Amino acid sequence: MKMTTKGRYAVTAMLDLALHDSDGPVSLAEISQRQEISLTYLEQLFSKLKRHGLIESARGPGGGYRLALSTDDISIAKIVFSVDEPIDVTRCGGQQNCQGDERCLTHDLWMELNRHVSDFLNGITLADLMQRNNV
Amino acid sequence: MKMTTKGRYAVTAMLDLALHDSDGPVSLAEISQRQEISLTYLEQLFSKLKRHGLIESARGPGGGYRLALSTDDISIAKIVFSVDEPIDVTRCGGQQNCQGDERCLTHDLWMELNRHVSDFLNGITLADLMQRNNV
DNA sequence: TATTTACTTGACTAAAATACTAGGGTATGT
DNA sequence: ACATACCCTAGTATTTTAGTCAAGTAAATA
Repeated sequence: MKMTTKGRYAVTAMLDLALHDSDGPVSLAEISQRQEISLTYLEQLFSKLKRHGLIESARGPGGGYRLALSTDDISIAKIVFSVDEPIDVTRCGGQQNCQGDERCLTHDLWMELNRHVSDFLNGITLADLMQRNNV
Repeated sequence: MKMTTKGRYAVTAMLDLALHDSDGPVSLAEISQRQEISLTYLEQLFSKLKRHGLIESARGPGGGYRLALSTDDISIAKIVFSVDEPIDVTRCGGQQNCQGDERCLTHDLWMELNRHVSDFLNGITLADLMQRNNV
């Protein structure tokens, strides 16, 4: 799991989209203005989000993006994974050059941490964030 | 919280140190060989670990590093924080330019995640890792 | 005291990743 | 037609990471 500002931007943008989804397609220009994220950067992010099936697009005037799933089904983890492809946190991809118990041991530790973070982000959905917003 | 290979190297090296601590001071040259980490890179890491009070050093022949605390008192979090200074995961350091509820909301989310990871790494000590090693 | 070992410090650098920007498209509604 | 808004590929500036180099200082031992 990788946590960068890219992932954070993506979550912010998706939350913005969710909050305005009921008004019909939301254009990136709107999101760009509201969230102060560069338009062309948003395009990159939304391209990936679409490829992962989280959103659908409509071209032409009046077009924009809409959520492809219910806000209950869009976890933060899904969003982050879509834009920040996960990479190996361990030195030895599989097992190969783990030489000495120490390395394999810390290996397990990082794997555990990874799962921990994933679980946490999997347990929070856009719907959750929206609800917190209203309280 | 930042998770890089630097932090992982530090944990591996500290675990190596812990496992050989009973034999008297451990030189970086030994750790470098056993763990295949560049000596000069280890010097950087151990300089920070010392500054944070996790280890103590002895110069001269037969010198090296020793743990300054019991393995029960050295959490993984302490090690990682020593070499990878934490940075703001949020856009607005404190509160200032949080404009719109969305931003503050994701802000809270990242703070929560941060605390989560910290708690996890705080809950695991070198002693724990050593024990797992023996099982 | 000479010598060797090993820590100490700071500046420097190559490579990778990140966070963008530029500049073309292509589909679609009016 | 024409404007809107998505789509896509490159490129690039900046930052971070990982690691090197060089010139020390302190301490033990012969």
